Amino acid sequence: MRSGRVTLKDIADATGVHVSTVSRALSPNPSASITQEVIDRVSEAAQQMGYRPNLSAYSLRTNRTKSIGVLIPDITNLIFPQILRGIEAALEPEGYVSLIVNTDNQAKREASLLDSLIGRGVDGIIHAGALRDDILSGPRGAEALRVPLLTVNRRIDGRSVPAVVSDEELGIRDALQHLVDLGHRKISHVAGPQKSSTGANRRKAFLREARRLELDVPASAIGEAAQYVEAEGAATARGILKRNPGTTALLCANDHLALGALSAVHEAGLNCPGDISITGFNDMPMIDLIHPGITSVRINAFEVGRTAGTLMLKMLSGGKGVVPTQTVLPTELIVRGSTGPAKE
Amino acid sequence: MRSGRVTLKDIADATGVHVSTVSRALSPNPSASITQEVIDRVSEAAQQMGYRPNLSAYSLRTNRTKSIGVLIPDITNLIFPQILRGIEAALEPEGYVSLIVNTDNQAKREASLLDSLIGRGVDGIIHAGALRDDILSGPRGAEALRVPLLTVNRRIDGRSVPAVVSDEELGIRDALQHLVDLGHRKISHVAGPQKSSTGANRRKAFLREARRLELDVPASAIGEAAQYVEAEGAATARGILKRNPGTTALLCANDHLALGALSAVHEAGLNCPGDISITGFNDMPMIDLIHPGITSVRINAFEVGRTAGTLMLKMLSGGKGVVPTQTVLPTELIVRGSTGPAKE
DNA sequence: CTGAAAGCGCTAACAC
DNA sequence: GTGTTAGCGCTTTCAG
Repeated sequence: MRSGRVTLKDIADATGVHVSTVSRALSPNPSASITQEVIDRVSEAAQQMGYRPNLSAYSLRTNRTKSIGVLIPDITNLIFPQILRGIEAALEPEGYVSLIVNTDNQAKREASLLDSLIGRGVDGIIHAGALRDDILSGPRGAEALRVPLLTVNRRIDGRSVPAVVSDEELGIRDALQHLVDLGHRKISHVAGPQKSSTGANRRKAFLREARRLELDVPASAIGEAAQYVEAEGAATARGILKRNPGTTALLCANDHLALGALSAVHEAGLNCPGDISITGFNDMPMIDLIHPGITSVRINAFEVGRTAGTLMLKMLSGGKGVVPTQTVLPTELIVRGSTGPAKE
Repeated sequence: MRSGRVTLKDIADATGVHVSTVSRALSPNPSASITQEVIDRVSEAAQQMGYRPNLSAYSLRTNRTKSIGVLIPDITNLIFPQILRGIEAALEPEGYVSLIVNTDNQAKREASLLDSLIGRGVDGIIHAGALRDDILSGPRGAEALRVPLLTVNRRIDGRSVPAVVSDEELGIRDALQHLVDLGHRKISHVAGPQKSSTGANRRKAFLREARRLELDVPASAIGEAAQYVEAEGAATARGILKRNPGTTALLCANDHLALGALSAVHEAGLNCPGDISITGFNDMPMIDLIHPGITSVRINAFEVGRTAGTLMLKMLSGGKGVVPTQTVLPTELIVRGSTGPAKE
């Protein structure tokens, strides 16, 4: 009764059986042979006395903490809270909690946070802020972690780390096709940071689809934003428009970049969608409210997160069943006011 | 070397001293008398061997987990991620992590989450989703928790639980004064849920200031939204406008409600700010991008969070220094396009 | 100033 | 089927 907390011993005393018997009776897995009568009696006593297992003791003994480390770039980025809710939805019912940390996209910070998560004994790591050449990509990376690792939303180059992502090829194809259907031919791409798989894949998909559609895409029509932030989107779009006066559409690698592109368009005295059409990616919250409504590729962030959580649980449960290296969820084009017929 | 992890025993073996000596040497508090020479030797060995304390063992022994439970209504609400970053900024340097859970504003869920956090042995609770009559308000509430508790952003009625909040009176006063300065006299209030202190306080502040400014505020000019969501804001504003045709301004209890009010205004065929001026509260991310730009009361969410984190640390460190019951941070009115001169 | 020993609460062989 | 026992890694008396 030291701290008012009920322990197995208290229950043992109350029910007249041994501590280990109580432990077995309360174990979720009744594999150990034990009388149903004892199970019932012990469970009821535990219930009545308000027993709550001491997780520290459990962890010390089993080396499992029932916690998962979750790395994200920055929780104030609108897309991540949704992913987190998805992860939580999968983890919570199984009694797991997530330890969420923000890397701010800095490899150094990532390393130290990873260290501290491991120090806390997390059972697995879900990485939502991975870089293509992540510190975890090397040989002394994932294996050295000693715990299951998977990436979500982004992937690490090399395919050895399981990833749950959205179908970026599909999304870009839909967006580009939509623009072409509207009569656009001079389409430029505001690409995202190439050190992230999302930036690289969307760029690659854009080029591939453009070729398929026989569009003329000079090198000058591709601009690369260093970060997924509005200011970078604006600067990149500005450069593209200056170099390619005939441009009628800007396909942007994400919504933040699209917002930047929009202001660059306005800045140039142009009109969206009258002069220039713009598309984004992610369909993040509130993006629909911004005038004229940004056409965007919707990803199902919640579902991506939940899938990742479920997969992590599977990896944790060991053996049974193969873990897919890549899990790709569908995307959907949401058409809004920022895209319109190409100006003659 | 069971799991490849270095323990105190390993260091003891390597340095030729006893485990307990190693423990003392590595203790952050060198109160226990110990030779500097030993401290240095042990520390260096620990460093070289890559020692990481086993937190479970530490917790089992000390009953402290170096983790803080953080309750928020819903992490996808734009304002909370910022508060969380603030909390993290205070906690991380001290080696604490936060366990973040979403209550979805459901008392039942809150109770069960609280239970599970306590079960995990968190050292304290920061409550960002408190209700005025929170389950923690009763006598078997805060005390029964057995750990320090404080609320952030909202408060629990009764003043017994320390709270870190923004100066809502100041914010509402500034917003109302701003509208009056623009010539408005028929000003209505789209109030927030009254079961939250933010909803109640802002409403009270509105009424008080309106009286001070000698505005005529009939009961019909106050509408109450059941939740801080756009749809509720729209419905409430719609009702107000119908009941009070002469209204020229809507002071809303938060930005989500203001967005709803804006669409209600448009729906009614009116113009903002031409016919109706609108103000929000919180100045949440992206609110500046929505046409015509929402005038809003900015709260410093990050700083509110950081203050709460710092205060929690103080409560944890025990004794020294008094814990303020209320810590109130300033707000600032940000004027944008949604407010303009009153229509004659 | 440092070593010895106990014990936090739990699980998992191993006996019986 | 249940009791006995040992021990996870750490801190903290208590001796010396």
